[in-house]
Amino acid sequence: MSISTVYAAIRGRADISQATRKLVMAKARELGYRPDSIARSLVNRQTQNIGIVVPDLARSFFAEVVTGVEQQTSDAGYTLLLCNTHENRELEARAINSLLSQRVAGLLIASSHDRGARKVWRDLEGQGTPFVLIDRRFAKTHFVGCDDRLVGRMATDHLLQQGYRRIAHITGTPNLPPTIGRIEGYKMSLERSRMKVCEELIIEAHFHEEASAMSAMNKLLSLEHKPDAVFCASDSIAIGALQAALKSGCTVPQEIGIIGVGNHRYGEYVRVPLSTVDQKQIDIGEKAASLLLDLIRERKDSGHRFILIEPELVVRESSRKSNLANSSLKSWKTTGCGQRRKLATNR
Amino acid sequence: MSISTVYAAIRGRADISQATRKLVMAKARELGYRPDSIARSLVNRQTQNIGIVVPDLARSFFAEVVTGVEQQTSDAGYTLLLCNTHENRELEARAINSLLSQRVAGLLIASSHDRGARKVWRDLEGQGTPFVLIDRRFAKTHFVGCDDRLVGRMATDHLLQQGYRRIAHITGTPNLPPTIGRIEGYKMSLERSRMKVCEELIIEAHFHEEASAMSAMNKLLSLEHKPDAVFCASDSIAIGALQAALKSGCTVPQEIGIIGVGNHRYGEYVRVPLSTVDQKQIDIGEKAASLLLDLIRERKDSGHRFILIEPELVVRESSRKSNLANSSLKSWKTTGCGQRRKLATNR
DNA sequence: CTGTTAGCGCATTCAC
DNA sequence: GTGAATGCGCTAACAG
Repeated sequence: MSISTVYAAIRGRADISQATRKLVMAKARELGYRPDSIARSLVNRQTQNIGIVVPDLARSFFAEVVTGVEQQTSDAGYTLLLCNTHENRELEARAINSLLSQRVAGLLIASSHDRGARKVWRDLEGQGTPFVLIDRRFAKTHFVGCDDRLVGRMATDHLLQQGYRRIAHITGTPNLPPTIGRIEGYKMSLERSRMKVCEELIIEAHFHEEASAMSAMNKLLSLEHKPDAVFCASDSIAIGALQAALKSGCTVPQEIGIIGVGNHRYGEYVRVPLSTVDQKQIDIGEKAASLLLDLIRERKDSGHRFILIEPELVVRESSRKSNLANSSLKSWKTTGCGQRRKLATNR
Repeated sequence: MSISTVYAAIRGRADISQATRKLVMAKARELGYRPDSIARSLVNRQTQNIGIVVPDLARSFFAEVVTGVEQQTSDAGYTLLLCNTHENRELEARAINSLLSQRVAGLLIASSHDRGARKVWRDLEGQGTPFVLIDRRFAKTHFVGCDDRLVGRMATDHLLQQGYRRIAHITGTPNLPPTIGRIEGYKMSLERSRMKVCEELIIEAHFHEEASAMSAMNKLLSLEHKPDAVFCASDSIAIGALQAALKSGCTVPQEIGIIGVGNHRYGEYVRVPLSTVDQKQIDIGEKAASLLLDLIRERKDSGHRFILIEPELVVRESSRKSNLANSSLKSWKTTGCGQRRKLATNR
């Protein structure tokens, strides 16, 4: 029997007789044969791998995004090649390069570049490997992520509706698109309510550093004219801020209202159950993966697709100043965390 | 100029003149040439990829292990191929198979098999690809993980030293090695103190399901002879137990002491700051990765290596019954969480 | 130092 | 239905 007959049988091609196929399969099993996907990829000029590049897998946000991605891609027969960039642009570039030279079928990237970056994505597009940016939005690329301006507006609107009147903002890591978007949303919300934006109430911190949030909060509390609420750009920041507020003797939510972003799994268990805006990270992962799979299959260039996931307000203790909370909330959907439940039951 | 000269220049072989090399490099850059690692792998019969198989990346424990692994492997020029098994043995087997047929240089596996499993690992060994099991320990394999019996002993000893006298245990997911090890440690500790082990005080839950822990705790609280402390097999479980205890009106740590395992990043921020046993997940990842890299390089078969990471007791409010806490703790090291700091400063 | 040759395991094409 | 031939991009071994 010739070599090509064997391969044909194994790949299940139609023009092979049942008899030969059975024979081949039996022999293959007996010999412990395993098709070599490397060799196959060399011929096909493409692997069944998808590269995913994130700043820090230890952050639950990205861990959950990756979980969502993995679910979709593994169902479609792809495996994930994972790179951690530690929020470092140079490592990011190296990772992308390495993934390209491994001939991944596509790329998912949560980039650490400043919002302005353009050339990187233009160049990458020239490489011909489809890619989708996630979480951190840039112009003229495929993108899946949360609508950060909306996040900022929802959080700030909520605090206003609760009756807070001097609302501060502790931002995320400077210059990142989500940070900028949330600041914009925060300002928009205030302006719509005809409140003035006060720059001294906007303080920088880092997304995943509770300590940075604590010192930001301490600065706010030492202000002559203290805020009565704080919109924090992440749950980590909110937890840091909460900690600092309590330590300095403030009551939450009475003297200071706090709301975060990300709906961290343990947000409801912290000292004061944390209000938050859920970004639906699992959804982000799933949608990003299926968009990428479409791009891989269809190779259509029908313009850049921008998929914005609707965030969802989750109100708990930390921002519940008024008891009117429930009635005044109708403008935003406020349900549980359906995404996690979905993930759990999916398998 | 011949093809092989070009390759030699690009790979930086010594026997190429500077002139040619420069020429080649210039041309390569101009043409946007990128070496094809697929083709290289086909010749070398091995990729620069390492497969990592985990039950659930959304659990911070595994996310942190993977982070530790990634750090080591990417420094050594390897990329991670990540598979999520959802604690499902069949998916695990498929993942391992797929990784082998991709010719990974090595495998890191946190297996969902019951403790008894043997054949799987014998068979895998026959494949010739080096692999290291992580977190979940099995006989006759390379292994890196926490010493779970020690974890159980440390937690239980600590509760005893605090003066708790009727100590319950909410276990992890049944039949998994860490679950079994921690139960054993718990029993050992009680026996050494000449307390009797009471089976009605041992209740099953799942590592990552707060809800399962809540109902376990409720069962314990409805016992005629209630426990005065609970050793929980994970921080998620501890948080669920804590929640249930508080809801039923118990005070923690006065009426019920609680300790978990895993030193979750937010454990210190929950309603009652959570005592825990740190498993050093980042260390586990790093050590496992470097052991695997050794195996890949040396291919020595000098017996199975068993690396047990020393857990570390972290005492916070939830188990601090006596004020003698600090003095009576000398038997176990109790410091901060150095591993996370290390990770942060590594880059 | 540089060029030639053979072959890694598979898929495709075209004979038979 | 089946078999033989060719090449994917690279490396290794050797010849010049």
